[in-house]
Amino acid sequence: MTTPAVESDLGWALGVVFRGYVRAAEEVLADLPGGPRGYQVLASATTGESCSQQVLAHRLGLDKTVMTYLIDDLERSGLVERRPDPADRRARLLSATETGLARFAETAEALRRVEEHVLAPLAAQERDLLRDLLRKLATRQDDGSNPCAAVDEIQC
Amino acid sequence: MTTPAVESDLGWALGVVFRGYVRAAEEVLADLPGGPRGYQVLASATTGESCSQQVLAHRLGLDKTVMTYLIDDLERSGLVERRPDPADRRARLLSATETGLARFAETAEALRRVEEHVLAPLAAQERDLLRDLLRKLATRQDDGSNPCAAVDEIQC
DNA sequence: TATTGTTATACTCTATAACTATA
DNA sequence: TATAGTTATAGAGTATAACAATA
Repeated sequence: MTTPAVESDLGWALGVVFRGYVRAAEEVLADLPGGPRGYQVLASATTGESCSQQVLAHRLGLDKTVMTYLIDDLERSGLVERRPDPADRRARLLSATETGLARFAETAEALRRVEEHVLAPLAAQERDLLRDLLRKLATRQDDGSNPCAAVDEIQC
Repeated sequence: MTTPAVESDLGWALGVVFRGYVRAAEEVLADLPGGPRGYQVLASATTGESCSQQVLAHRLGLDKTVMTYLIDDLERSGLVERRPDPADRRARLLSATETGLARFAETAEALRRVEEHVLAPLAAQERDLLRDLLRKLATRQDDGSNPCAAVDEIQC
């Protein structure tokens, strides 16, 4: 079989891997409100410093309205809570509850196994390499699509 | 600034990079029917051997109904054409027209520049490495999400 | 009877804009 | 006047199911 032209495409490979990851993650995160995206919100909320919803939305590549729905669901489940920011009472600071912290710990562990499963076709060394390269790229993109640059500017 | 928990997440990094790529690609592919996905269909159609729509849909991670719409648009623009498969007259073989081949050549070149732009934060060596790792992973995923395994089985 | 591709429908998801409250 | 977040609505995108042609 001749290699189809599309297989030399970075976008194609990225899409296949991304979809494969999301599918695998959705299975593990089926009972977590918001699925993979809910998990990312929860993960962000577990960090010591609280984040405004807008900063979070930008970092996770979400619309601010979607962020509202996601947090609504997580809050209803008692995993996170919104508090008004003393410094700017328009903004809400998001933080994980005790329950949320525990839930995050379990879920993070399960997700680590999912990641290993998704990366299984690669050798151990290659897996680490791919992780590093993707993280490096994700945290250094300098165009508008870069969440982290904005995060650094806006402060979190 | 402390690193948020989510930044150590493979899914987060994949998402940021994937969205960054899609956004950049959409700019270049704005006038191509179907955008990035239309491009992948066109790219697949330029390969010598024609593909059935179903095989194609699976490889590109699309629903078969979406594939119908995508090809409709590309065919209306005169870039690809459907012909009945002599071996199975239920199936249609997709191939690029002369115009489609030319259009693909231009677009592929533009897209190569987009890829380099997206990967710009990495060193040249790292860029090649990331491409190889992603391609390797994309062509070796063995669960149901793997388009290529199926392609090999079904034949293309 | 099963499968390819098409069509029509329904549903989900997302973005747009309008609104409240703060600044 | 501008911004954070919310809400309601409209729109795009997606999947579901029914259908025709062929195996």
